[in-house]
Amino acid sequence: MTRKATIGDVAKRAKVSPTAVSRWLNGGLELPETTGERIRTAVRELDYQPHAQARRLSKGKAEAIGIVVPDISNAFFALLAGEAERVAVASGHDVMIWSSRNRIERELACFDRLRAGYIDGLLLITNHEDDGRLASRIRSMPGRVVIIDEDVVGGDSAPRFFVENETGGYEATKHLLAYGHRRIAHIGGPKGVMSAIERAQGWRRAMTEAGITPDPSWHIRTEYEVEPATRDAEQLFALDPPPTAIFAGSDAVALGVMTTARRKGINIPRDISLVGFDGMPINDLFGPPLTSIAQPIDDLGRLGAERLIAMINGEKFDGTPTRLPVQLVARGSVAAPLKEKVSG
Amino acid sequence: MTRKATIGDVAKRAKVSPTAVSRWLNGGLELPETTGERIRTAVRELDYQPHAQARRLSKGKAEAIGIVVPDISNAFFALLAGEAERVAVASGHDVMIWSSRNRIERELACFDRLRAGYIDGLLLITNHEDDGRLASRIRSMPGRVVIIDEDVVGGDSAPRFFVENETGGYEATKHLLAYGHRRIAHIGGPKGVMSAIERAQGWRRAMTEAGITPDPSWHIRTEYEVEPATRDAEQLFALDPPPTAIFAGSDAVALGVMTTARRKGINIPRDISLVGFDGMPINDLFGPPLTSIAQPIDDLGRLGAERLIAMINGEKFDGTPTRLPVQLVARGSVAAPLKEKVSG
DNA sequence: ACGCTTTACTAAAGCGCTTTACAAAGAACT
DNA sequence: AGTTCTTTGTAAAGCGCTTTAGTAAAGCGT
Repeated sequence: MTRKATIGDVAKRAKVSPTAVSRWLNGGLELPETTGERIRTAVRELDYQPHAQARRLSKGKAEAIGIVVPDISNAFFALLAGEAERVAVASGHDVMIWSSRNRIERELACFDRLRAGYIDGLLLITNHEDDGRLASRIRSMPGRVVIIDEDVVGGDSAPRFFVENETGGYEATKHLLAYGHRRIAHIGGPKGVMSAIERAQGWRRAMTEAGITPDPSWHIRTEYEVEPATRDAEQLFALDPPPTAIFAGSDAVALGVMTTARRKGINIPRDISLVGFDGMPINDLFGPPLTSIAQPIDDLGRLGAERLIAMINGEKFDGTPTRLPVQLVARGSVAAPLKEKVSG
Repeated sequence: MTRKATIGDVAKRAKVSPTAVSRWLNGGLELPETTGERIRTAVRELDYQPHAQARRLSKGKAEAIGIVVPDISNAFFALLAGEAERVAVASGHDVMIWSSRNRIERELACFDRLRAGYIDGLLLITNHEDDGRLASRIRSMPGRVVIIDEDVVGGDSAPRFFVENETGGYEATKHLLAYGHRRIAHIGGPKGVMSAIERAQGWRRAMTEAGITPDPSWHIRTEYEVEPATRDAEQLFALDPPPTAIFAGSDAVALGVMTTARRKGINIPRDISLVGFDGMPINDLFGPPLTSIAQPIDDLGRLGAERLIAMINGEKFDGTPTRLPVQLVARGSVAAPLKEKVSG
């Protein structure tokens, strides 16, 4: 196994000093064409590639950022991370994507990597309740963290980008009310998670305005994931009387509802109407296509990454959160409720 | 901005040498409890975290691997990468995930990072035709690259894990034939891509065995993506007579077909039957649920990552490819063809 | 012929860690 | 009492690069 060529090897071959090679390669030194050509040839012949760790150690910069998502195999996060990655790569940064699987230890490990200089900045997407450790890490790394899609209590030293969750919940519920639904349940995100709280508030406000007091059993808090939502849907279907419509706190939750409905032979939207939240492009292909509150996913990813990189480059920002608008995308999962059998 | 604590600061505070700190932290030195306690305290008080680049430079190892996928926002690759990541993280490696967007330059850039020592190994997923550059890089980095889900011509110095593509294509087509279809089209992957070639061979073999000579217009080569497939489906629907069934080379392609069908009011499976390839869990939720050839996605990701890490740790392997079995998962997108109107 | 500027570089330090080689002090053995 | 072994460390080199400070030589004006 031949040793990899170092800058010294190149220098020797080009008959100059390593300094010259380094400075010339990095554009900090003008050299006459003959010398430049010698270096160029040496680099090519030795197939020289600067050693990444050495370069980064020396420069004191990692030229990389990290993106933490709850689960990269969730399409929503994959889309978000994909857009952020595109922006970061375009500005010359390497990107590490980590799945936290909602374990706070895994998230904290990413902060360790930030402190270790392994990355210059962190784009954080988290959707579980923080016990305070996350907030404290965020405060301890000013100018290095951007939070997107969610808020973290006490994380207000970092820029945050998220959407009009309350409005989204309100619009989703209004949409269902407009079709004549009254018993509208909500399967939302976990306790202590800002987006979940706000979306539920929107739902509650729309219900109240319509003169309906939601039964406590109509509000279920769950993970924003498919699997747990299938069980929550079962629980709702078992109610007597069951709800005629469900506002799901995420498209993944809506998928869980659809799975259970299909399994039980419950037809959407004939037997029950469904509205999701996220607005994934793929919603169009489900049976039926899923009506949903669309988040500007690309904008979230792009703005977050841009802000992070600007901060890494020394720009200062305060922690004012940016709220992006949401939009109802009506597809095929909502219909008028079945006429109730008039009892007795 | 206070400077970050270095190993020297810890050493000073604990009244020992940096050597002692380093060796004690890394388990290479037994120390009496009193000294150990002093170091432990110093580390805690200074919130010390070893500098990643320095450590890696010094050790000559990156303790990280890279995963290259065509597009991380494609659910199939996200699943594959997610599983591989899980394995790599469990063995103490950092993971970088890159989207190549099928640009060979982006893939080559990942090889540069490998040569630069930024990562110790590369898990490569590529699904476009190689012009030879990929194969040459693979050869130049023996024991550092594992290829999964696909084959690369000339990449036979690296371990490869992929599936029984020919059998998959054959089974998919047999399934459609069994329902009585005769005009079965195939929208497959791009020219020069091994999996596409093999899946098409399976399709052709099943057709031939059934005594059918596929019309050239029934075979379309495309990207394994949704968007281009929508146009290919249009092309097939415009044929006279149109095919009564389509074998799609990937689930993404099948999604493209479904999109176009929905747009044109063509009902699946009544008007046309459809079989995909990949077996994504989400297929169950489409309208109709998509029949597909399931790949063992988790196994591909896991085996690939395990093999790569074993090689990084010095184990030797030859380039014998490993073929994993596929399985037809029948859902709801296949039915018997409509009775043909008898002309005249 | 002398100083001054420009060109074309180089020497050496330093980034923060690990590792190899070695040493002082005390314990145990002869 | 002298020797050896064990314990408890340390000094210094080195990983491969960048950067700061500086210099030798050539060109130029007078």
